[in-house]
Amino acid sequence: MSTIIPLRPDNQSSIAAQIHRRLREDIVRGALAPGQALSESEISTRYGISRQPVREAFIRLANDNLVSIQPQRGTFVVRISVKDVMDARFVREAVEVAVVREAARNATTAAIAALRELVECQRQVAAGDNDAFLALDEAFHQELAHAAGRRSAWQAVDRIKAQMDRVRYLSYEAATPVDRLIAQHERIVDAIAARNPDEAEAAVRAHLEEILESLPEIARQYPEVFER
Amino acid sequence: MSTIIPLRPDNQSSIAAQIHRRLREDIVRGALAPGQALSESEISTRYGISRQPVREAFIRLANDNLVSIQPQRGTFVVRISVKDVMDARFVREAVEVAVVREAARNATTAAIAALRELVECQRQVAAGDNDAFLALDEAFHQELAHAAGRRSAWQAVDRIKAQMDRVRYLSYEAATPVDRLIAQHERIVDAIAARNPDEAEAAVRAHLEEILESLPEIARQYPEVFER
DNA sequence: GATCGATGTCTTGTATGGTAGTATATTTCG
DNA sequence: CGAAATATACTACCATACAAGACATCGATC
Repeated sequence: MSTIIPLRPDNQSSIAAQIHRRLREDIVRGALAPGQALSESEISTRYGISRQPVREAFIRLANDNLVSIQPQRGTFVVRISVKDVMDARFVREAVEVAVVREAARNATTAAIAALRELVECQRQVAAGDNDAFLALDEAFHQELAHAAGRRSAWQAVDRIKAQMDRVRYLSYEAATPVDRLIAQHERIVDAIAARNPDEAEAAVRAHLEEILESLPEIARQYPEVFER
Repeated sequence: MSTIIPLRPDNQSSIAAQIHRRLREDIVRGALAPGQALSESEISTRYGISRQPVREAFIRLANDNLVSIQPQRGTFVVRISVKDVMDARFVREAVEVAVVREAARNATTAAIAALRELVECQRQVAAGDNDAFLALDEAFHQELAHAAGRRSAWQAVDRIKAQMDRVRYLSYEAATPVDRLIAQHERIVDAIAARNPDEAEAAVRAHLEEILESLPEIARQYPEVFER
């Protein structure tokens, strides 16, 4: 019934890395449902590769708390934990507040221009392409860390951010409207450009607060996707 | 010349998990020197196991940025990057400040008692056993997160904390004296017990600031251990 | 009919062989 | 003698085979 799905020929990165990226995307976007069992052998045959790279991809996914490997039993897409999402937001807020405060002090005019450019791009794709917007959103927050001279600090946030992204992908409707998010991004940039750390902090807190305002509603709407 | 070093019989966790823990410890403590090449086959023969579990351990170590896997070339213990350590401290400070502020508001009396107990233990081992103290230090900071109801938030910090710990293990002499650290711990607990978030924040910032005060000195002292 | 047990079939964990790529030492040629 | 070509000894990567635990199904026994 199912045919072999080929991986794009990519001699640059290993098969394990490619399958890892692929699975991670599928989990975050919800194509692989929480609670679903993943099988090394099933996925390996589906992509026409051996079990080994799949196994290595599982290990990395387990490190990011996206799957749970249960020895001799199976590997499962972890259900979303409301508490974990809120904790992820807590960590992200703490780090990102510190980041924008530094950015407000240290950001170069070039970095600020880059941020404005990203916001402008977000406006142009705002229409319907949610995937493109989320990619730009990711780029925006990464650029914030770059502007603060804390590029590597973003890596720590990026890991836990996946848990928040999963919620976002669950429901476009319940999420904050895109134009509203863009306005919040602009407020952050304005505060940085004005060299006002307090205002930048307030803007970030407001931004991150709103992102998860809809969490309880979504959790009620999709009970089988969440823990317990 | 070298004999086989057996792993402790531990049927609970897999060989891969055991060898991962072991190697991680050895790297953080400096038993495996930065820049040193690690070989799947060499380690596997040394511990009397196959290459497979070693390989999986390498993958997990690479995720924590403790080793660098270079395809078809080798796997190397990454040299310490001053910038990375400072960024790790930056992230840790941001998160831990947020944690103790919440702890000052929410911590139960039981949690506060547990914190005091840990500080007391630290006093008793303070004499000479540095390993024991560092374990208690780890437990203390973890308990802080627990007291704030953000246990899972500590995981994000724990990863990057390894980079800071490597520096600590480099030089006991250059590091802040243990009794001084204990006093700082006590100040944090006191602030939480007094339900004073601002004081708790100040105490944490002072604590983390001092930990890396000696970083430039150590970097000059051990140039081959650091990047570039 | 209920309960206990053997067994078949899943799963992940481990071992091992082969391959391709890289770095280095060696040889060969200009 | 110097430099390019080649042999060699590594490496990580992937595929494959086997082992061992977990679980469901079925059957025998009480």
